[in-house]
Amino acid sequence: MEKDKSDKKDHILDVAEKVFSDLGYDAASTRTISGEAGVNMAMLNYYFGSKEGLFLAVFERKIEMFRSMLQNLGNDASMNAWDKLDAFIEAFINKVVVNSCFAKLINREMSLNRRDGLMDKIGDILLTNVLEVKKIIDDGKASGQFRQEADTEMAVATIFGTKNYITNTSLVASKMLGNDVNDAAYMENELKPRIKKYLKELLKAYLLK
Amino acid sequence: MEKDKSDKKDHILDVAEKVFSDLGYDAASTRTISGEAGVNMAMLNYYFGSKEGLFLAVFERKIEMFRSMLQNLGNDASMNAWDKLDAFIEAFINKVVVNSCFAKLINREMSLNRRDGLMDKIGDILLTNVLEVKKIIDDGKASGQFRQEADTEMAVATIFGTKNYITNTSLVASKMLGNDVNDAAYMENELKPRIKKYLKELLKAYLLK
DNA sequence: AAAAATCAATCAATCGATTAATTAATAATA
DNA sequence: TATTATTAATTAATCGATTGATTGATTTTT
Repeated sequence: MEKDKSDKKDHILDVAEKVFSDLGYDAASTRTISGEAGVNMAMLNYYFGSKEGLFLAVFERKIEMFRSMLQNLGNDASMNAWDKLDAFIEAFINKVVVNSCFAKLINREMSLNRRDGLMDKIGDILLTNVLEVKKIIDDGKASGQFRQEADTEMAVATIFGTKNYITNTSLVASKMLGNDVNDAAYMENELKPRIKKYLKELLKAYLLK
Repeated sequence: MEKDKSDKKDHILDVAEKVFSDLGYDAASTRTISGEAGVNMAMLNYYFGSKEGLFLAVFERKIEMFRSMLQNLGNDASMNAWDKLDAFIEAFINKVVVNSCFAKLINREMSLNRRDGLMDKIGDILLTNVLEVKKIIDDGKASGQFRQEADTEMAVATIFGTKNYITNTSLVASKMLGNDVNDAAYMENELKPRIKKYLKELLKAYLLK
């Protein structure tokens, strides 16, 4: 039945996404993935051809979710530059931190120097978000709200980099913060508001005149 | 002869560092490392006990210089908090950006959720560096030079995270900056001074009263 | 001669992938 | 509708290759 087949493939992709994210591509064995998914190992090859095919399928299923993160804040004329940046930080931390598992996977594979077509595709999608923030800051400088001397690209790197550091180096970050950043309740109730508040204060101090 | 033995071990560590950085921990086989180093495979276990021991030896050799620099900063009573932070940023960007290849490897492995003893050990070493910076900022708040409301841990995450973002997501960062961050000349002559200048201005605006 | 270093050979374990046999689901036919 | 033919899905078993590690013999150094 087509419905059940799709459900099963989706379930495999769910499990594969988690195992790949936790262990990395090489350490994530097909036996582990099939075992946790409760299916026979041969089903992975039956559905996806190979381990690499499974990996690509996980990626491509997620691409749409990344695309949906775009805000179109840049075209909103009713907000000034700082309000747009404030809104982006709010949405960015809200959306991306909950799926930090997959975000880690993306960042890890992106840090490898294998120039697949897939990596280029993902790079372009990530770049779209980056350029949107860059545009907001550049517009703020053009309108006179932000300091002319402010370094736009570096500020963008700080927004994405600070979040990545907390979610990607969870072992170190957890010890530094005295709490487990992988703990959902702590992340939701304490860390997320704290990151937002900090990033806004930081950029306000640096960007605003 | 002790001298030759040290040279040979150092040579193995040199090769291992390169192979680990290029392929990642899992994909870097002991046969590849020993082959490129021109030594028998058994020598790796003879010298370093295991593959994990070899990786740890590579890491500890790499971080030794970095650690001593930080400890010296913390115990220097002749500098105030901001001067220490300034000196740290200077040294941090200078030393770590040139070897971004290995830094990428560490970051990649740290982002995995596999809790072997290896990652715990590396996490502890990295934490030592993180806590040194944290101490500098906390001391600055205690002495009244920095704002009491400043978020110490987030500021630490920004320092490490901003640099990591530029070096680790080189594909996206290069497109955003309009230059190849892997190009040594651009990195040395333009990007490194720019990152230093930016981080100092950013933290000055956020931390200082 | 004693100790340390190095080697080829091999170990058991695990990897991704494939096979052949079996079951379940669908289509065709009478 | 009942039975059969066909296809799809699933399984256990196993393939060859590769992994990290170890052995015992051999060479080199002390």
